[in-house]
Amino acid sequence: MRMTAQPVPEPLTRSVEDYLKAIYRLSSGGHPASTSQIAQRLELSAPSVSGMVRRLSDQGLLEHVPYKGVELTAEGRRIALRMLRRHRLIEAYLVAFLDYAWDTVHDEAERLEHAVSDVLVERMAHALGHPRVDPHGDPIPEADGSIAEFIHVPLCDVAVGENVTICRADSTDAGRLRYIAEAHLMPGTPVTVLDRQPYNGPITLEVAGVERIIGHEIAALLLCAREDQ
Amino acid sequence: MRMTAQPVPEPLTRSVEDYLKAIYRLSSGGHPASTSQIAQRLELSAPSVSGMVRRLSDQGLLEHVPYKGVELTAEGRRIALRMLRRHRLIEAYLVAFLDYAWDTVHDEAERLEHAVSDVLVERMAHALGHPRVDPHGDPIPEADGSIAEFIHVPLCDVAVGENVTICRADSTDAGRLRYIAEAHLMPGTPVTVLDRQPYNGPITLEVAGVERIIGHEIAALLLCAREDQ
DNA sequence: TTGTCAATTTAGGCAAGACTAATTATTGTG
DNA sequence: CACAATAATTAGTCTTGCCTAAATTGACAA
Repeated sequence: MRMTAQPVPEPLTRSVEDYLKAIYRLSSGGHPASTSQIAQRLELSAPSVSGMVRRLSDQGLLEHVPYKGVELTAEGRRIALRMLRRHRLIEAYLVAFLDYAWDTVHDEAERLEHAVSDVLVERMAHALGHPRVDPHGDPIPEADGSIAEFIHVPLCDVAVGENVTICRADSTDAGRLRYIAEAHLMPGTPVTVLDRQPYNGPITLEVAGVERIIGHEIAALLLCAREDQ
Repeated sequence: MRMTAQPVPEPLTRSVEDYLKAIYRLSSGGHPASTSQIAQRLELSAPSVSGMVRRLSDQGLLEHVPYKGVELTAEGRRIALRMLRRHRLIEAYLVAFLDYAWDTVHDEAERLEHAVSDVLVERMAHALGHPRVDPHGDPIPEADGSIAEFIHVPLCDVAVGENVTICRADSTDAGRLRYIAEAHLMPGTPVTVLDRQPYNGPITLEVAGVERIIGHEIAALLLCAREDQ
């Protein structure tokens, strides 16, 4: 007389964890994740994704509407958030204690997140003083599965004249992150938008009293909070 | 016009790393490792080991004489020592910085050793001040592949009346390690053998002024150095 | 020398997870 | 409405790494 999903805490493979994480991120915008989106993000072929989606669906970790897309079940989301917590805490730990730079932690965390135990993750969280965000400003899910939803505006959408604080750099690309750091645009930095050119044109900022011009692509990665809350 | 082994630094799987590590430890006593020994240590069936041995032999990581045993090649040994270095440094790091007890680090290290990068390992080594031994007293191979060979005597072989210092606890079993810790017989402890019963009988020690009796099995795990060098 | 037993290897299979090629749905457009 | 383009799925294969069952080898004792 079981209900829907069987409570089988089978050992998850690295692949399964990666799929769930990718689907969580892709479907966090409300829309279900498509096969090709998942394939692109994980750098796999579409048929590989189709196959895995069936297996995960059979295990009750996601719901699949053929030709439409996939969404995580509660159990799938729980696992995805656990991986996200691990990933972000590992990044924070490596930066804080092992001298990693914010543009190099991603790859290391990507491998470690599959290998650490819950005990180790919580020890790292404790050593860090239970931070709420990682070095890129991404919120760290709590151990209970809740996650803070900050309301941020991409810097490319901030009106001319507004004062905002950069809170988050939404990229895992080392080159872009290094560029952002060198431009002194890391999370925590207050900036004023002085000018915005149309058609995805450059944006002129005042950062720490200095004028600086950046492109639309980078500005879209910098998520900001308005000064006046 | 290549010589013997092709220099293929293919990505090693977790399994391969585990096999090489197991074979290194089994054959470190001079004798080649047998199929059944490897199978027992890795908790696999003998045919599985036969199959993997052939694959590793094809890759030039070990030499196999059918029905006789296996020995690592220079390349296989290099990889095994790299894994051993990782494992022992991770153990040392977890104990020193993340509040792990010496009886619980093994399993965590067993997973992490396959996931850490060389950079991370060296950062941990640096944070630890480049220790020569791990929390169990096992020597940590250097990054160049050399490993210290300490001359130790099992406590069960120490003559009555001798003063020795316990240097190493040769077990990965949490229960035994906890017992050893509770008996105050951790590495670094000086002890005097007061009595030895024959036929693998109990051994009476003086530890920090207190008399203590332990069994032969535990005494065999405690590797000691003689006081007089 | 031969028989027996244990250790080992071979034979044959299975599951996960990837791929390419071929097929089927969906969707947007004329 | 029909048709082409695109997206997704099915079909079939491959590799890794494990398994059990069956054959083989080696070693030791009678």
